[in-house]
Amino acid sequence: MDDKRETKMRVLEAACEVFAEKGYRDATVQEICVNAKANIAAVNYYFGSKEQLYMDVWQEVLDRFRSQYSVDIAEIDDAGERLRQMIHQRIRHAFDDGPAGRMRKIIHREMGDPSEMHAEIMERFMQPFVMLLVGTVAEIIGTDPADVAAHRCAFSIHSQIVFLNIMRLKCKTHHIEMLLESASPSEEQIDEMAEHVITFAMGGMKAVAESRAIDGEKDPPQALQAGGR
Amino acid sequence: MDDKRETKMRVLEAACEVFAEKGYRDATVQEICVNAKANIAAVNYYFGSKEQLYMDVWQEVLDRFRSQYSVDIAEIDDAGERLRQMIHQRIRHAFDDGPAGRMRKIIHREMGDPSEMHAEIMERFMQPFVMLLVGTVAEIIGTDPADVAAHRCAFSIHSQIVFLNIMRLKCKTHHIEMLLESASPSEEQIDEMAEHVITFAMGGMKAVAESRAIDGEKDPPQALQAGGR
DNA sequence: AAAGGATTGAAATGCGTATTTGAATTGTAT
DNA sequence: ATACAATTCAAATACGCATTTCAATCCTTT
Repeated sequence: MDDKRETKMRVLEAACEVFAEKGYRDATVQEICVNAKANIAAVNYYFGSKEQLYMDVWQEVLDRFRSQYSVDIAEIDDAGERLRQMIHQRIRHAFDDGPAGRMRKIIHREMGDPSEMHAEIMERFMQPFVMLLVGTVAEIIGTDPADVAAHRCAFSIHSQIVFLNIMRLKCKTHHIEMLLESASPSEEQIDEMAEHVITFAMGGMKAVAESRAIDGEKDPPQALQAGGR
Repeated sequence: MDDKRETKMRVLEAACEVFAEKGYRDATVQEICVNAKANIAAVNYYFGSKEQLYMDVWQEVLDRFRSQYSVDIAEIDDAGERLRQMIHQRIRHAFDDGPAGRMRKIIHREMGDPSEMHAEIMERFMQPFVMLLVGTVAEIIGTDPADVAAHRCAFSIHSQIVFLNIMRLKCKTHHIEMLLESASPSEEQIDEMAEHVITFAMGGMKAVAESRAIDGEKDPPQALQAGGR
């Protein structure tokens, strides 16, 4: 039925799934091969080793992600709107449990338990996002992207998104449920959550910009007057 | 030299160290026993198993923590000042790499890689902090602690602190360095970081409170007028 | 249809761990 | 000083897992 050299693909597919669900260390080649309806030797035959398979999975996942999310938010002119879209996208993404969400799962597992490829993965996936974020924030608060204030504000925003992701990954049962209204919120709740992060971020940046203006006796920037929306 | 029934304590001590540094899975009883200058069988002789040892380490660590941090911030009357102190303490803590920092390390490893005890640990350690945070935030933004806005703001603040901790734990080398000015910042930089989080948080809460006031046609609360300090 | 390479299958091997064992030693009570 | 219990020690054992092996199939080419 599932014929011939399809096998390699079936294994890769199953590996994506299992690695995303369990992480590198808890995934066993046994489980991957069962899911792929392939023999246990298939992993080493086609990929050389579990580790190499993991790398190939990353390659696959990165490629798919790139083609899927090339809707360049980076092109948006207005910095506030750009930030808004970034946050919306990332938060929607955080609650995506479908196949597209595997990317999210696997990358945040990496953060919790770095593998060999960790540096490369972060460079290729997280870095672009963070850099765009820093630049956008700098525009909004009216500083140079190299300014420490821009980095700190980016940190404050980025951390909320990453934390949300990590929380959804592990920690089935504890105090986090207190913070998230629901483990599987509705579309509306997700958008509300995104709106909250946006509002909070805009307010935070405004406060930071103002305190800088006082310290340095400069004028606060213009982009913040809108507040949230 | 290190005499008699001290052995059990030496093992427990070494285990605290190694578990904090490597996490449960990467710690080997071999390494623990070498550090404790005890025989490999000591763990099972005194504790029954590696897992039970881990539990006992937690017991130990939780007890020490309780006695050390009972300086009740919860007693502070002014909500703004209380929040300020909470953030300062937690951020200073995040950069503490001395023996007291082991607590931080081990608990954030738990978050990244939950063990059996995870639920209990979170309940005993994180929950009180989160609840205090939610209550304090609610006071500041003028809502009921059960209100979703309070939870969301608490989330926005909590996530920054946790993210900082996790980043300091793993991820030696990547985009995070971009966000944190230095891996081992000076006292001043740490306090600046705390000030930033406070400023950002106050601004964020203010914006959230205002947007609620608009939505619900209520008055924004009073506690926020000070802005940051 | 026969040969030869590619693939599959089940069972063996190897490795890094935690755990157990039983003999040697040390400490303690009489 | 002797017996008995608690502790230490080095060496087995047990286990979960990745990896290897090699014989059995399945394809492709001629």
